[in-house]
Amino acid sequence: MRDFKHSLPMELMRAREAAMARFRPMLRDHGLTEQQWRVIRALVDAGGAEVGELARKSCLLAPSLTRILQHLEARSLIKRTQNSTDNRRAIISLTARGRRLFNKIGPRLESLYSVIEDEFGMERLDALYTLLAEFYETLQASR
Amino acid sequence: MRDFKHSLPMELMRAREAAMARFRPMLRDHGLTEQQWRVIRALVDAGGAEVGELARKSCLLAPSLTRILQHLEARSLIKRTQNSTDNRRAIISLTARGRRLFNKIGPRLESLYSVIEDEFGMERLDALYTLLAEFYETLQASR
DNA sequence: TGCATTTGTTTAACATGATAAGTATTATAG
DNA sequence: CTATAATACTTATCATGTTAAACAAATGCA
Repeated sequence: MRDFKHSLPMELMRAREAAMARFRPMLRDHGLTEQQWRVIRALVDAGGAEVGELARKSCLLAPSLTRILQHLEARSLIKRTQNSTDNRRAIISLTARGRRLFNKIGPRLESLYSVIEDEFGMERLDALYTLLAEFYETLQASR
Repeated sequence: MRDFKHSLPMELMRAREAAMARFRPMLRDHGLTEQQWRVIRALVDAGGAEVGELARKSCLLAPSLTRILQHLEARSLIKRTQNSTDNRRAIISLTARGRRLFNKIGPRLESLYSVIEDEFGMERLDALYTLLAEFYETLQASR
């Protein structure tokens, strides 16, 4: 059998964890989990989205997102708008407070990201991005 | 700001999830989570290990591993041996039943893995492994 | 129109992730 | 020796991951 150390899911996880270990402390200082941050960032990117759309953009399962939205709503970082013709779909968007939090944290995370770029090098980082995207597409295509 | 889609932790997670989606159903058929499987596989690899060593090998946090070991012990898939000169350290090893389960599942997962190798190609897969290992090393080195 | 089906979201239940605190055992300074 | 610190796990707590089931609104169709 293939060496245990050569398990692709494990390697992907270790790499991800190594990166997240750099970002998580700052998020925690602001009372955010990495998943909550992904939601906030997706909302900035989309400027308001339905729950399902938000789940896809932030790579979260629907039940997780439901709970996260409850937390963020309790902290007045997001709001729901029942504006659609379909009453099942609510539009989620950031509050002013949510945007302020994003504006405070976003740049700091970007600078942490720049450090990684410098350490690992843009060329290899781009190569990694490309391979990861191709890998994902390959595995999705054959479903 | 960098495009939201170009978030390395997200890409790593998506790639990992795409792979795990193929393995998880079979593990579930045998009542195992992916984390429980990692522990079993690490034990096959090491042939008995202390808890801390097992945590490193299976990429699990100590509190998670504690719970997982409780589950696996309740199912008689692992056993603890208090054989060391240090009573804090217990040696964890597979039971005969645990080995049988491994022997049943292991080959099936390997064949699923082979499918991925065929679809994505060994060359690109090796390149991905190399980049992931380098990335991990780079980020660990500067700690 | 009436009703089964589908769709979008939420609940529920159990397992793990992440951090902090607790406990027992061993090592170590004085 | 003995008090103290360090080590190896375990508990505790809250948040998320994963699956299945529940729910309500919308759709399709006889």
